[in-house]
Amino acid sequence: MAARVDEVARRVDQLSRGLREAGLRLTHQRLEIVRVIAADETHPDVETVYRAVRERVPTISLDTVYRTLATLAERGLILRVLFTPGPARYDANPARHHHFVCTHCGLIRDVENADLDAIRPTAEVARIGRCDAISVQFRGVCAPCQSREATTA
Amino acid sequence: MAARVDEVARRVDQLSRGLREAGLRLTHQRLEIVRVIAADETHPDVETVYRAVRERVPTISLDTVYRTLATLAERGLILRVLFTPGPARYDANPARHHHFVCTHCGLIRDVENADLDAIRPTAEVARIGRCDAISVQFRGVCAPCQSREATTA
DNA sequence: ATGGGTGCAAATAATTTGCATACAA
DNA sequence: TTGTATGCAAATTATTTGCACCCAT
Repeated sequence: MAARVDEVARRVDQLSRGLREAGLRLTHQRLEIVRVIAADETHPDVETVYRAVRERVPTISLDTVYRTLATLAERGLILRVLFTPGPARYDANPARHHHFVCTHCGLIRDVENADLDAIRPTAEVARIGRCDAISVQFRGVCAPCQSREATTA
Repeated sequence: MAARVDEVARRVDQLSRGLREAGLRLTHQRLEIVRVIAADETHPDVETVYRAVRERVPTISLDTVYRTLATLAERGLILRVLFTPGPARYDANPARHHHFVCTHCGLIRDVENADLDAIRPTAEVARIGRCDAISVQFRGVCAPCQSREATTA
């Protein structure tokens, strides 16, 4: 468990530093938002982050959360993912990785795999333009949803 | 060019048949929407399809386009893609394929590649759940946008 | 003929923006 | 102190829904 705690601390650090280095202010609100997003592995949407942050900063407004997450995403400090209909969700995992998306419940899980990381732009892609990031998306139904389906059906 | 025309005709056919086989009606409006989406390779959004269809069916309403595209996507006849912020876009290419997304102009181009098609769910993915589709996303800047950048800068 | 599909309008969801105030640097 | 960030509210964008009428099967 300590590893996870350390990892979260490292992310908080990295995001805070990223803001500072961009000449932006590390406000009370931003620090708490960073803490939430760094600790949440479920790829939360803005509303979810908002609710979590409000427990520590009850007066924070929803649009501050919108703006802060947008700011972090613009600097490439976090990733805005649009895998499912509905609100955009954010990923604070800075390492190169891929995703599993459950089309039933909306679960998004990071997938780490060296072979996938080794994928290079194809000749066709090189012709289209410059490639800055490559990621693989696995769509399907997560195990819990499969059990639920079986029971209902 | 004939090949392209044939391909579009085949897609129109396939989508029309798909609707029929699902027990749905092939209305005048639906047929025209299908014709537009089958011929458009730019992954258009609802608004774009609406404008194109209106040239042939001036009285069509925007929400009929919303509903028809949603219906086609539900049956898996077309693909709803959410790569960029803003409106959802649709892909009528039924073959397994991947995407290049330009982060500047929003261009989405299909990428075909047998090696990428050969990717299998990793052990980690198999543990998470059942995988129905795998696709690779290349993000970057398309050649035209690169030139534009160079000129402006 | 009849039930699904359409058009219209209103509702909802997601996100962005303008502006006065507050606070980090 | 000096602007940048915040909170509030209103505006915008994207999408969905309710309902009466129409038409493909």
